[in-house]
Amino acid sequence: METSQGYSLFFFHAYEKPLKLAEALSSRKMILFGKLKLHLLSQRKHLPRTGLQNQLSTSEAMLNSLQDLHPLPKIILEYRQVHKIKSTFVDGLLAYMKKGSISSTWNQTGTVTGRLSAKHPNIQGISKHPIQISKPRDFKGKEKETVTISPRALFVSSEGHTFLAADFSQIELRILAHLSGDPELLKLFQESEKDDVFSTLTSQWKEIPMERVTHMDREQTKKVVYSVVYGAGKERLAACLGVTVQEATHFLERFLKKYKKIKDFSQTVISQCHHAGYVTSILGRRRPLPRICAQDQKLRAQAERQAVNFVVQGSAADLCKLAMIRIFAAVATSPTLTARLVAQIHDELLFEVEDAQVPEFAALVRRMMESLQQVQTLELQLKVPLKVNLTVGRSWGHLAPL
DNA sequence: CTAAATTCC
DNA sequence: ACCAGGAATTTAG
Repeated sequence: METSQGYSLFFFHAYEKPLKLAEALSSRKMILFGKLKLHLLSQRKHLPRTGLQNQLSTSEAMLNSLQDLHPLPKIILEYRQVHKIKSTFVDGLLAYMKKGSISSTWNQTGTVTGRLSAKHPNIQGISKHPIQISKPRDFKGKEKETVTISPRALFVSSEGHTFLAADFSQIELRILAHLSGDPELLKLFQESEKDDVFSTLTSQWKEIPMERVTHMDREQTKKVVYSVVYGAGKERLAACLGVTVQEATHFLERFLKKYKKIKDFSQTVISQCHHAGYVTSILGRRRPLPRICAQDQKLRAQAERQAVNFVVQGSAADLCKLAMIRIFAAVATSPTLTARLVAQIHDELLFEVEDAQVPEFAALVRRMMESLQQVQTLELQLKVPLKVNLTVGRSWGHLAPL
């Protein structure tokens, strides 16, 4: 059939009866590559393809490259964005709602790193930032109407209660500073404890004053730092920064030169993993990585990145879980406090607490979380302080610093 | 770069 | 009508 044009026979074999042509053409690939043959019109030599079946891809990059040829690719991209948002944040949440509230299922043992995960719904994946969607412009109207959805603002505390969120700031970076002992990184946390670290880093290597650092700059820095730490290549970094591969390479060298011991730390973790076959988090949890010995270069490189990632991300997960159970214990034994944990989003704990108890509870949470810098019984003694951010509000989407 | 869940095809 | 795997979306460092 159409195999010569590069798409699979899946749609035909998946059904007992052959599909009618009209049904078959409802597939985007059928339209894009079958009917319109846009891939043949494209100037590019190597079009994006999927992994195993080597089909032509309908990825974002592909559709972008095709959008000058036909209006359809852009429409597909818009449709994807809008539909995803409606189905997960509107229809999806409504489907899980029981008596005006929803309750996720939490899996405490489901991830390789030791983080928690949630499903039905995945409350950890609910968009943080409001999403703007432009309505299809009607032919008469001149104003482009937009509707904004802020999914987290849908969650409101019950009467007489407020949400209190407590999160560790830059927990993984602090753990990395501790484990690597990198002097520059340690300095960043030990002396400038008042400032925001990612803003400081942004102003340092973009060579702009602190007050000119925008939220976008800060978010980009955050992404870049973690990418680089966990072993991103120059191509990935270039794409992330929106610069050329040369510039990205230069940036990478400069970063690893300034924070020299990060590389040493990675190498140590990798060689330990190679000898033992596993890596260990700060509280002694293990992750086996048998592929660290693989002959295949790609598989081995992946295992090496996973090893480094686990030691840091897994250690952060250890501390977050420890914070959680210690706060549980403190609340359980308190004669007065009645706060309850509503959600856990990795390094953030979200509580619901009686309005009158907010100050007392906030103090308790801060004390519990910061005290994890040293825990004698676990022989834990971090070289960096742990910083805790507290925010409060009636709506999850509009929490303000305490 | 590393972790996840969800939705659609 | 369902399954399976993949791609793309979001989240978190």
